[in-house]
Amino acid sequence: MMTIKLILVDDHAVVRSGLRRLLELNKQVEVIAEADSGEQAYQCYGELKPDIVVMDISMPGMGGLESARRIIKRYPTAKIIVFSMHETASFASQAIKSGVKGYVTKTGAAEDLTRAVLEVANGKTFLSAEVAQKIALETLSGQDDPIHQLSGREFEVFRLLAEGKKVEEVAEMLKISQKTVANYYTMIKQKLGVTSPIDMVRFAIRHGLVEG
Amino acid sequence: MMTIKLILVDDHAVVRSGLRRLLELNKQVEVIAEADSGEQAYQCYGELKPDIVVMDISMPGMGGLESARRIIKRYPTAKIIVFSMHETASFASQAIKSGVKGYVTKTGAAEDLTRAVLEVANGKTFLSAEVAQKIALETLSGQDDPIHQLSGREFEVFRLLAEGKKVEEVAEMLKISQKTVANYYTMIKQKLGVTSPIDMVRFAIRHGLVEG
DNA sequence: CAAGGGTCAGGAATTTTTCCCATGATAAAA
DNA sequence: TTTTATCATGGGAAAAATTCCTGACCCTTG
Repeated sequence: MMTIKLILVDDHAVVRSGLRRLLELNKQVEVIAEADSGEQAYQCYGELKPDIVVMDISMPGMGGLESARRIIKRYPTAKIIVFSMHETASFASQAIKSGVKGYVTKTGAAEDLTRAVLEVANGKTFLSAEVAQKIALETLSGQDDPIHQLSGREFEVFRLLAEGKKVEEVAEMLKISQKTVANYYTMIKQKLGVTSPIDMVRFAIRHGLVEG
Repeated sequence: MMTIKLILVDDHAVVRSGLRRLLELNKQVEVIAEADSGEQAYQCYGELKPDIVVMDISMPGMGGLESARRIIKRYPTAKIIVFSMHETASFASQAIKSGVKGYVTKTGAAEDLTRAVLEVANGKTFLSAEVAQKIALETLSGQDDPIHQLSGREFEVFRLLAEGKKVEEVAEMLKISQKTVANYYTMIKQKLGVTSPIDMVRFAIRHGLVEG
């Protein structure tokens, strides 16, 4: 059986070490590189072509989701597992929508991550039990949360704006024009049915996208 | 000994009944009228000149703080006790700054309200233990919370905006021009050191002025 | 391949926000 | 009692943000 080669992306060195140790408990898994930013992860991917990328979703700079999206765009067969502190359905479903193959919460069981790696390496998709349950519940209860109407890009912009980033900053982070961000902004407010930036933040907080 | 005549202001009829019963357990206290809005309270005050006004701070329309401020402006000797769900130092200190004589939290002990009425009728000031403690702590720990730099009016506008009200609505509720509200808005952001409406809401939420 | 959706962005009209200023009112201080 | 300061209130004009419309360029899907 081949070993699974993966790269680890997280901005905290200590966390990376911990994860590496955790993952390498399994002899099939080999961490062939670490990256501390989305940008570096992208570059790394091109050079090493690992089987799996495990990456933290919340990182300074462009952030995990955006970074994942870029890698996938360039290398459509990339298998990315997102490792996140967010246990909300919104986040997970957005991640999956971006083409990510696994979503593991930090609060979940330690073995989840390893299991995710194994499953995803096998061509499957893995979701932490916590979020799977939430998504299932939302679906069953017919909660047609307007947040699901947002496209991937819209969601990204939404998240950053709700975090307190200014239009200008978002534009810079995403390397698109302020004009585009402003246009997304309008779209988002429309889709979400909010009229003021203030309502938008409240919306984001209620949905657990940002902390109060 | 004279009886203490007071009027009760709360938008919920049931709550008013409960409070009335509670207050009238004390034979010195007589509830001579009830009002269900700030506007009505103002009118009522002029007609009856009660010794004390007990009023809920969160009411639709102009709200308790604004209403209290108006009564005090017109009748500077008015003794108003604010009855509030907010246990934050910000709220209490703003209320006191408005000239209110007592601040009682809804979560406090039932006797607090009666005690407040007695104390205030006697020319003293009453603060619920909960908020008194918080204010004391903040003061001691030298937390110079920028919220204290806001003037009474600014605070009121801030609260409404953070609640999701639009500039236009705030203007209408406070019966001042949109222009003035806009100017306050700018001032508030400056004093609070926030640059976007988004940061403003987050600020408000962190300080317990509005719920997440 | 055509159609539809997502991403990106420019232009122009509109609205908001900002900044500066001025008026009373009131309260504190000299 | 003047003076000074602070607050509440808004006008005007410039600057910035938002909206609405439009078009381009991918993709993917039927």
